Amino acid sequence: MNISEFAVYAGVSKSAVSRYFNDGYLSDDKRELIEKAIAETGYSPGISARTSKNRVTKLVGVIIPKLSSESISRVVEGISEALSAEGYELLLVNTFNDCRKEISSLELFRNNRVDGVILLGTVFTDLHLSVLGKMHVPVVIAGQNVKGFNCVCHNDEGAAYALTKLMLEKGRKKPAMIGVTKDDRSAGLSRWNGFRRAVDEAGLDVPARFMETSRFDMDSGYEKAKFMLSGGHLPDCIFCATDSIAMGALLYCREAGIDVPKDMMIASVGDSKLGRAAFIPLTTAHLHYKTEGRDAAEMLLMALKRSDTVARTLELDYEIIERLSTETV
Amino acid sequence: MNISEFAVYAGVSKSAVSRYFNDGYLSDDKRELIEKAIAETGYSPGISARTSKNRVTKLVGVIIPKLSSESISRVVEGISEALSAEGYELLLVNTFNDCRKEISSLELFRNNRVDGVILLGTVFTDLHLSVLGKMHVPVVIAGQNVKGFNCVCHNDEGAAYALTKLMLEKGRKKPAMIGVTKDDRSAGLSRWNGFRRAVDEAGLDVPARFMETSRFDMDSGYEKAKFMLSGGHLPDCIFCATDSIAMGALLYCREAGIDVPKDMMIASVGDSKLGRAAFIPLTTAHLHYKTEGRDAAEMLLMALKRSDTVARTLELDYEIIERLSTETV
DNA sequence: ACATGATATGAAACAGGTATCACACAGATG
DNA sequence: CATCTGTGTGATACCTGTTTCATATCATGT
Repeated sequence: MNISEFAVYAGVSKSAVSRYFNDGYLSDDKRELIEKAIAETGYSPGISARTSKNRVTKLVGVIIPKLSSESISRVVEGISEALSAEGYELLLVNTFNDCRKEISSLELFRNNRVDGVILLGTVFTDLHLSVLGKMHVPVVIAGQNVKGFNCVCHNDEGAAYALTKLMLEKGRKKPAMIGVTKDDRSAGLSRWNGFRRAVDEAGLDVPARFMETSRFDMDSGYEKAKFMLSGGHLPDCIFCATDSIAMGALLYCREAGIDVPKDMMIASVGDSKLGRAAFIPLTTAHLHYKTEGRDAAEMLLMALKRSDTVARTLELDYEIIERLSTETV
Repeated sequence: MNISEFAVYAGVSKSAVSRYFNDGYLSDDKRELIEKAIAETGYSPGISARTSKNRVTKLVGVIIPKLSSESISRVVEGISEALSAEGYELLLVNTFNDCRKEISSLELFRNNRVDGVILLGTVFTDLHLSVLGKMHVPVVIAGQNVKGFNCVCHNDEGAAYALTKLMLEKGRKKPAMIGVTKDDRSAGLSRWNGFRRAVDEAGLDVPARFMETSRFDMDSGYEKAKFMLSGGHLPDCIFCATDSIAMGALLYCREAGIDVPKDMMIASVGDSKLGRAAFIPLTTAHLHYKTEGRDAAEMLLMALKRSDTVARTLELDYEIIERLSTETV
């Protein structure tokens, strides 16, 4: 049933029906007629046609690298919360860590389809920046700090610094790190930098074999730890870029009979359920993922309301949570 | 830039441009002209206008109770995979466990906006059934078996039965269960039934205080375990409806100095990362969540292609994974 | 009584696409 | 040669709402 048929059914004009749904001048008797007809037929206007005229979809595109990640789920949960409060829905695109899909989704969103985009990116190439620059709808980047664009990000460098320093202040002298690719500016580069700063300030030296680059999963963390810890000369503490990696390292230590925290302290960023429930609970930096999502959504909604196009960067602070994995025994 | 402006720019007719994007007859030189113009301008047709004529949105509405759940993430991951292979996008609605939002989302989807709906429901009231019956687009229910509708679900009863039986066959005589509300037919009712069947077959009796109803989170599982295990008379094994609940129970046992598995076996459904990496790895039933999502999406896509409206039910089998938490020492 | 402004109304234009239509033109067929 | 068939083409109608426009009504202030 379309608006014309419905208007005939209700005994009013097309215009009156449209005004009913769009808050125009409308007399009470017409309003009643329409309400009665809606109750009987269940009519509601199709969104697609409405959009073609007024260009508002009430849809926000959200691009994520994967869904099966605790941190990403929490970010999306936050986004969802803030958006639904304003009557927006969420068009989710999962790129499965495929950069090309990221680009093609942005291009899909560039024209119509959504009112705005939130991008949970990991790697930012020149192609990304070029496509982002050509967007016709507002974009907010979550989890990464990319100059010139709206961003909501964490103090990754600070968190890594604080965790490393925490272990060094407990007397550890041989720090190691298992990080992720530096192409990821936040989880990769920034956390390396934080680790490096703490180590440098303490005047310590880190041999190359005490710095491994892992993937994001637990299994990869396990492998890298195994590689690092199977030589003769061992570190006495490891900073891991993510909780999953730390869990892998922890599992290897259990297998290899290395006592955590006595012989090997472990700390990592993320505060996942996993790290909390582990057999040796992990010291971690809690990043406010849900808040990140909520703030990113709010920043986007503001950008939709405002007319200025000033790029804003919002940095969220972390919280250090000390647990058994760095306790002095 | 709209299709008319673009057509002028490219030096072809509006019709030619439309045909280019919709596989109509088109000569190679016109095709070239259009491709050249696209490369220069980045034009792509707006979806909203297209939709108003041919009523295809290439969008599937996905309604979920929450996002911060490993199992749900995996289901959505599967949905996302299958849909994107067919060029569909995913419109995600998070209901935050609010039934009314579930209903209102269904109503939102009833008319236009999406081509089909996948509902990850928990509780099904009469109102649900009534609204579902009035949908004008195909619907698939994932994770629950609701008669008369397309469903993809698990053998919850069987999984619960198998896990309970496994513990009883190892000589346990005092089984307990921490379940969830029976309003949830799958995770609730069916798993209670499976537990009950195994217990009945073994000719055992379960006192009322050995049956607790928990929420879905770890903290609630912890509380219920504490309540159940703080009396004098203890069970010797607990079947938990979900891994999170089991983790809570496990954490309480550690605190209370109860030896798992020697004095207390624990088993649960879900096969989460948490249960795998726990200090006492959990025996669990692996449910194929990702497959569930993929199959639900495929069932929906079939329903979109087919013209029949026969309701189909697809049940996925489980796999028992034995770990330390039920080992005989 | 009359200008004023807020409220109310249906016809028609508009949005940005797609589908239909009438027609042109080539090569194949009888 | 006439006819058919597949291909290619632009004009135009159409889809389903929203918005504008011209106009009507009514209570107020002066």
